[in-house]
Amino acid sequence: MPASLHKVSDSAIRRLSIYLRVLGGLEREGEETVSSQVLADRAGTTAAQVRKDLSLFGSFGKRGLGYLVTTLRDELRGILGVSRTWRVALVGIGRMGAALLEYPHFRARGFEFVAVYDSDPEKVGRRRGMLTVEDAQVLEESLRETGIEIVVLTVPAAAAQEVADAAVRAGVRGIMNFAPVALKVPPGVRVNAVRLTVELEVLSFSLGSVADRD
Amino acid sequence: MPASLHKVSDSAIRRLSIYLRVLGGLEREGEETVSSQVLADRAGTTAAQVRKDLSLFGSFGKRGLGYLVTTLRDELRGILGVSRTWRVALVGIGRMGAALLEYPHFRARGFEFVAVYDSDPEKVGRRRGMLTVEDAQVLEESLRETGIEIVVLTVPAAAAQEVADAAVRAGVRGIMNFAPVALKVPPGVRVNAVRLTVELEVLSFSLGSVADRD
DNA sequence: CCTTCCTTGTGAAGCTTTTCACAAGGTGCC
DNA sequence: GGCACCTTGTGAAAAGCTTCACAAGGAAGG
Repeated sequence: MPASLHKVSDSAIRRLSIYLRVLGGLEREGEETVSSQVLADRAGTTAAQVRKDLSLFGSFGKRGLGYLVTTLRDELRGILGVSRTWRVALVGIGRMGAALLEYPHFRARGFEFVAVYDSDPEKVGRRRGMLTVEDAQVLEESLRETGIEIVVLTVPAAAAQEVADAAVRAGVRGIMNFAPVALKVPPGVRVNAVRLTVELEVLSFSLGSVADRD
Repeated sequence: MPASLHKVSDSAIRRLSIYLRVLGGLEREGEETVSSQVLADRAGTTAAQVRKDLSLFGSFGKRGLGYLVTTLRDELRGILGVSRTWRVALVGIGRMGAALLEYPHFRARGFEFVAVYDSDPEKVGRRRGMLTVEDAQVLEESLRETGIEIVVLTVPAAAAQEVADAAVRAGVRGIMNFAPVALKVPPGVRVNAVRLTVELEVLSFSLGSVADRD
C-alpha cells in the first residue's frame, strides 16, 4: 500500500530525513544492505518504527536480508523531494544568516542559496561568497522573477511577518523561520520554525525536574 | 492538580516556552491580562491547548478575566527553570558556533555562554567577545571545575560523540546538539538535537506533495 | 530440494496528545 | 446587590502515533 495521499505525520517525515542521512553514512562505509534494526540504532529510534515509516510509502526491503542501502537512499530522496536541487533565498544576513549561507550540509543535500537580501544599506551590494546582497525592497519582484520557492528567514522578529507576506505574494511556498514569532501565512504555504531558545528552555526544564529520560 | 511528577510531554514544554515568549511581548505592549484565546493566536495554537498546557502545572487564570500577564510569565519562568541564569559552554567555534555565541535571545532569556572550546590550534587562545577560546583537550577538566551543566555542540559530526562523552564525564546534563549524528548518552543526560537539514527536507516534502495544511 | 534462520510488512493493541463541551467561578455594570 | 456576560479548568471523547507480535517471504547452506 504505497501511500501518497494518506496524511503522513510530520514526525514520520522528520525520521525519513534522518534515515536518509544515516544511509549516506552507511553508503560511504561501503555497506550494501542494512536491517531496520541497524538503521534504527543509528537514527535513534526503533526497528518497528523504521519499518512502519517506510511502509507508509511502499515495500522497499527484502525479507531475510534487509534494505539495499543505495536503493533505499534513492527512494527516500524521491519521497522527500530532494532528488532535485532546490533554489533557496536567504533574507537577513546577520551572523546567523551568514552562518547558514556557508552551512555545508545544505548544499550537500540539495539546497542551494541563490539570492540574499537585507534591508541594511550598509550590507546591500556587498558580496557574500558567490552572491551579492540585494536590497530587501526588491525582494518580492526578485523572488517572483527567479521563481524561488523556499526562503530562509533570519530577520528580526519585528520584520518577519512583513517579509513573509512579500515572499508569499512572490509565490514562495516554503519558509524556514528563525525569527521568534508565529508567522501567519495562507493555506498552501508551509512554515517551519526553528526556535533555538525553545530548545534550550526544554533542556532547562528537563534539568530542573529531577526525573528524566535519556 | 498541579503536577510535577506527571510525565509532561515534550511538545507541551515547547509550547510553554512559546507562551513565555509571547507573554514577554504582551508585557512590553503594556497588556495586563490575556485570555487563552489571544495567547493561543499569538503562539500559533488553540485556546483549549493553552488551558490544558497550563493546567498541567496549576490554575493560573481568573475566570471571566483571563491570565495576569506578569504573574503568568513569572510562573512559566519558574516551571521552565529559567528564573535563574544558566551557565552554558560552547564547543566548536565555526561559523555556526560564532553566530550562536552572539545570538542575543539566549542571554536575554537567561542562557549565558561562559566558556568556548575548539580543537583547532589556530583558534585556541583567540578572544571571542568576552571569552577566550580554550583547547578542547582541557574540556573535561575545565567543565568539571566550572560546574557547567549545559553544553552547545557545534563540532563536526565525527567529533560530536567524543565531545559529548567528555562533557558527560564532566557532569554536564544537557546537550544541545547541532551535529548531524544521534548522540548516545547515559540516562539522566538530555540531548536536544537541532537538525537544520531535516527542517529543510520537511519543507521539500511538503512542497512536493500537492496537498498541504496552512 | 529441503531445512533453518533471518528480517520484513502489517493488522491490532496500547498509549499519548489534542479537541470538545460545559459547569463553575468571577467580573463589572447598572 | 443583583444580573448578564465572559473565561477558565477539566472530565470525556476523538484523533493520532507508537509498539507489539507474528505470518509470510526470502536467503543460505547442505
